[in-house]
Amino acid sequence: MDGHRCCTKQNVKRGLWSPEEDEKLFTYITTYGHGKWSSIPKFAGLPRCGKSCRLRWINYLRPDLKRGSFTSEEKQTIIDVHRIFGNKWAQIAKHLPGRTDNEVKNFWNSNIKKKLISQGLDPNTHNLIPSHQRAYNEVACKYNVSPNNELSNSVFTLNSQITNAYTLEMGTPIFAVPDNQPPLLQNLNPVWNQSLTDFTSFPHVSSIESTPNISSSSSSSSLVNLSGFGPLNHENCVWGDSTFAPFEAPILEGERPMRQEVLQEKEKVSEMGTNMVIQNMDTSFDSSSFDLRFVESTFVSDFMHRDFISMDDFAWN
DNA sequence: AAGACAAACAACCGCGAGACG
DNA sequence: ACGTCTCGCGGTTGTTTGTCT
Repeated sequence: MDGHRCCTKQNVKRGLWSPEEDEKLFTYITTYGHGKWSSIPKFAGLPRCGKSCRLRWINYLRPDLKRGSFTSEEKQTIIDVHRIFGNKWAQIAKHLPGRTDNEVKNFWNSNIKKKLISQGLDPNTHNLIPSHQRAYNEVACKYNVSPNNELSNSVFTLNSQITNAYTLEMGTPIFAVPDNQPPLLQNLNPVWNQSLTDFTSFPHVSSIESTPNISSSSSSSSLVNLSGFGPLNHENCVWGDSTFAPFEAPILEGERPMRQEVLQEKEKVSEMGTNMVIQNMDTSFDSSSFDLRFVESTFVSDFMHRDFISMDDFAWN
């Protein structure tokens, strides 16, 4: 590899940069531009390899860099974009003017990642990690969140139940969290509240049989985790029937402008290929039992988007 | 004050993609 | 078509700084 060839030269210095080296590099690049990085050490009189010069410039010397700690808005942006792109630090950094991919990556690893983990969220998938899912499900079970105890393995079942119940009640919350709810459930309230709000936008519930895009293997026995709550099963206090709703989100009158933004973001993701989205999904469930088109078109919906945001808000706050 | 430990930051390494001859 | 060069990216490691005991 090239970068290593130049770095293996005897006279190439490594390690931290001195102020003198910084000044040389800064002066040269601001005067002549960087051109070919490999030729910069020679012309700037630096005992470094071009690769090292490039890195130093990009990560430290660039005049447009913003120094200092990340703002809460930047933190939220990182989380939101990371949810879409995963560990694509360069992509994430593009959404943060003045920040480098290296900076974002370091901040993620030293700060955000730990925070998500401490909140019980998988930093890769932004979903609840299994041990916390179990804890959550036990709490939900204890407080009788379910209207019935029929077997269900899909979180969409949960959604459809909520949707039906919500429709029937015409706006009345489908369940009231008791005043003496434990901290865990209290913490989750924002998520549920957001989700419940979203469900009202999708009153139509269809069964799995009417969904040709779903592969045959994605039956009721498939474990689906899309809301961040993870797979629900009998053992973990499950409820509902075996149907779920692949929402065909209707465009409602007077809908929030955000939908347009989400669609644009969705298009962006599609343009980059569905791979990244699928890749993220893969970590939370077995993609082999899914129609990938369905995954893209349905899972990355407005409803899901906002649901995920809520989950991250929960994690962050 | 000094050592241990953790967190934050800086830099390096290996790889892949694209440009070019 | 192929090989080489260059650049950019993500993962990892090393170093510095801060905090605690």
